[in-house]
Amino acid sequence: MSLNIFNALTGRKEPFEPVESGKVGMYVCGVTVYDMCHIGHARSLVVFDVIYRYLLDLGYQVTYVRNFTDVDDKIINRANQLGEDWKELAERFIREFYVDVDALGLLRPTVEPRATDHIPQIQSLVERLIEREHAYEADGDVMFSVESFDGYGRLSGKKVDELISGARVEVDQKKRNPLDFALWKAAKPGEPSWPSPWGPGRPGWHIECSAMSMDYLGQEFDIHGGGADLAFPHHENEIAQSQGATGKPFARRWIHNGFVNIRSEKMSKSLGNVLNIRTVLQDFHHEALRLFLLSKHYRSPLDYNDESIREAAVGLERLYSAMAGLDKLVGLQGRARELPEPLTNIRERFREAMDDDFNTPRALAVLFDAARAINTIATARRPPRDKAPLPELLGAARKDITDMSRNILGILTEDPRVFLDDMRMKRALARGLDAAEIEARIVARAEARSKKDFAAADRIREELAEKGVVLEDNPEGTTWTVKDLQVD
RNA sequence: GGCGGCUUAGCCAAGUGGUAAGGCGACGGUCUGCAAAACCGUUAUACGGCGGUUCGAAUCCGCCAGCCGCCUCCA
Repeated sequence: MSLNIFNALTGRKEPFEPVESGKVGMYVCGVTVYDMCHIGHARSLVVFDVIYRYLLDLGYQVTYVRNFTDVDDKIINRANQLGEDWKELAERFIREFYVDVDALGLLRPTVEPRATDHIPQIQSLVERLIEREHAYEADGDVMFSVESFDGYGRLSGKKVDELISGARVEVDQKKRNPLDFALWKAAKPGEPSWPSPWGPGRPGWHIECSAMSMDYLGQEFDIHGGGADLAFPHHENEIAQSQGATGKPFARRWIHNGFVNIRSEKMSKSLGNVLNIRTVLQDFHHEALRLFLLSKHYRSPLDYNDESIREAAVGLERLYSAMAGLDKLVGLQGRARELPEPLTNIRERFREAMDDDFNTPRALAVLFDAARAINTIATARRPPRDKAPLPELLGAARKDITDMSRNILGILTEDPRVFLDDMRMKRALARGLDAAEIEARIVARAEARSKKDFAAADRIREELAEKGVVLEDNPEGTTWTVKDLQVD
């Protein structure tokens, strides 16, 4: 099987064939830098990060472009509100963006262009559109004429006349048609501006993406992505501008990720339920967040609530703990010549899932199946020790699992032992517990147990349990874990 | 009003014609001094409802109901 991608332009899954064999050009609409990134941004960022990683895994030479919108109404308004220079504000939120993005473990795109660095490209695109009579000048603004472009509405499945009748946009006298949109906006006093043939002004929102994508990827490229809300009007307008200017098809396929809801409600400033990435990461490991975001297919809406993120955190720990178990098994020098089925063909099954429009829930199931198989061996090993598979077989399975999860999903990137220890220490710290003290109590309990004084031993265990410490007796001794405050 | 999408077990979630992945939880068992963890088993004769197509449908078609998104800035 090979990669199939759902194309919003056709509404179908289609076999993926790049414009240029072996190479992929992908443009994803980034953020407008006027505020902190929230969990909705996180979904888009992680989804396209995984798509990027998977394309790389398939061996494509990928040029991944993700822009910053660093001049726009929202930035200017926010800057005015705060009495901050708009440029400084944008720079500040770009820095904050990188804090979040790095915390999420995202790969850096090939290029991260900024709108303000592409004013000449934007202007020449606007000029071209005027020449081709797709755009007109009005009082220092330049508007795109929607009626001049035949295919308008194809991506979003809308018809121009239907849009007009249902239009809620305020009537702008400068527009010939209410659906026309600004390519270039004349500067009001005090606003950032660049000189242009139409007077000082700044780019409209949509044009920057056309200019930058074509600048780095050419007039026709493979994938254009973004959040579901961008399909209309943003992406629709991009298509109109780009095709209008070049006469070429522009992006061949469009990928839109679904929204994140918060406790079944749309996340919005007015509801006051906007959840920032760093807020979530205070309580949960970034891989737990990634796992959560990837636990549902990227096109469907995803509901964030205490239970759903908790489940992801528990699931991540299950995977890590199985991996720790696997490492122990490798050291066992087993002799069985066969692996259980879930530990075979991991790459094939994982890729088969990903090939089906990046079906990450299915890919995760491959990992969970493997985890169970590992635990089964680990549990069954005790008396018949030669039931454990040969170390080289286990080692190969280990590599398959980590290659897939680490390189493609960006989870299980840490050494399992280190991960589990860190997790335990973080939780102990959160509960104000001291490891040495706990271990002293464990020693005391061991003494009581050796004297068969189980009442005393159980008293110690209960006393620790009240503090959130869970003991596990096993043949090698007693280990302890701490219950997560979030999970508890 | 227009366009699009969704409805699978207690919960989350895969599954687009051949008889329901995976996770969380619950219950029973194994292990254990007892636990914990892990494992094993059980937990949807059934996929919103009603019809239709088909040898056969959660999967295709129609109607109905409920939910949601977009049509305005938004990931």
